[in-house]
Amino acid sequence: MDDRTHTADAEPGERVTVAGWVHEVRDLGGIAFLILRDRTGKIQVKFATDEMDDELVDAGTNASRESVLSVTGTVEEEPRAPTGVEVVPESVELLAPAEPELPLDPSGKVDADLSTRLDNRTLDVRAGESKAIFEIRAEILRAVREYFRSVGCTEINTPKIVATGTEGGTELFPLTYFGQEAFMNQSPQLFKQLMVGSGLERVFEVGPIFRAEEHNTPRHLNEATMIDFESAFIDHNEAMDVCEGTLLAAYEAVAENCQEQLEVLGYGDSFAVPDAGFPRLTYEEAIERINATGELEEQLLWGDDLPTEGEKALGADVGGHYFITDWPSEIKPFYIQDRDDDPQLSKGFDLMHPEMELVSGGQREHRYDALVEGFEQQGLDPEAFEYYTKMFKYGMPPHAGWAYGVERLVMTMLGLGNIREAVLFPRDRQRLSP
RNA sequence: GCCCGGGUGGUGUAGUGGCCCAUCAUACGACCCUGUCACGGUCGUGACGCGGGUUCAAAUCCCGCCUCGGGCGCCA
Repeated sequence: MDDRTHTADAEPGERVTVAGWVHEVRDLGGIAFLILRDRTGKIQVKFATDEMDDELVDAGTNASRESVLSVTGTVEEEPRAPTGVEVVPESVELLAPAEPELPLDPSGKVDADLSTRLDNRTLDVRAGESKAIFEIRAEILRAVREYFRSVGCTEINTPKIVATGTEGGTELFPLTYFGQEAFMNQSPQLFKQLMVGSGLERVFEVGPIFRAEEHNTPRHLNEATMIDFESAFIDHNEAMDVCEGTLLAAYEAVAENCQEQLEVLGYGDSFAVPDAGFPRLTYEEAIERINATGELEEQLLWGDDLPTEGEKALGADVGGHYFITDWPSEIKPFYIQDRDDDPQLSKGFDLMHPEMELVSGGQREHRYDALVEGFEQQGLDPEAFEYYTKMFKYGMPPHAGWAYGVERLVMTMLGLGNIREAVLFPRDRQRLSP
């Protein structure tokens, strides 16, 4: 396989070896076509069945769909071939046969249910929409990393096994760590903050988080991927600028570099990069606008968290990405700083897509006394977080940050109906394997 | 966790008490076909989630369980 050529690279006149999966065999009698597929595309292999060696013809035309073949031959220009070229084979080697009955059809002629696809993810990602989704997901992460580097961030990795219980909110997965109680981490939050106090100042992380909530919706996972950002010497408004920049960078990169994949997903030229300058609504304005839509049976009151229905009503009203700022302090975690002019309000924000929340962030409390007080107010024991709080005694700069759910970003960007489409091997309430 | 709707050949489906030893597409097998590109044609193969019940008769109705999807809750 040393001299393997990718199908997209095959030039007329060359002698090549292409290797890939049997996408389809079309046997017309005296002539037969084998469509071979690799990660770069498809190429046609022609068998003149009466003229070629029987063994060669059999090797090509009797291969079952999705078998792995290596074909050596000459590339010829052929206007009648799908890609304008075809391979006239000299030899065909069966590298790995596929059983004739497949658990799903990778060519996409017959749909398969999501659960069938997830049970057979390898086959599902062989071709078509799923492959396009994960290629785009990779491009998003590439563009996001590049954007972070361009604004001076250092990529970090924080522990996923942690000792302290919840920092608030969610249920955690417990585990035993050499006889000690431990948990799968719900978020890099506290660790990334500790690193803005280091000489790194500006950090980001792309990594998994684990939440043990028994939710059962098309937009929640128990293992998700977060893009976390945290920076010293910025406030929540600047954090929102970076947040918007990251999102735009991701959309632009996909628009520019993933035309083929967008085509497969049915976008063609209709893929739109959002306009810069996302509206920034205060929580109070958000509530008023939701109430004004009349979509909710009961009016929201100040202090309520936004119900799913309210988020959707507001999303439809705004019609694009937007921020919600100035959340009530009491529904934001302890590490979010309160507004100086009104301690009832926090410097926390959310970035919303019309369908759902994408990002949560804010300016952090960097003052030791206020931080410890915040723990107590939320009923948490500051002692348990001493590894965190004590570093606020040694020069913790003002800082702000946020975190994206990667799967939600992919899902909303591509209009996917279920978040599981955006993860290779989703972990949800029911699914632990594969 | 609550509510609603599903589970029928390998895959996706039709079928709401007898007309069903179950429809269609695709797949698979055999044969025919020299330019297909979702190739075409002929013939064939293959299924009612599990357990219990009602009935002369159950894919269809009832109960329990398992399982999938949607809405909500929980969740940032």
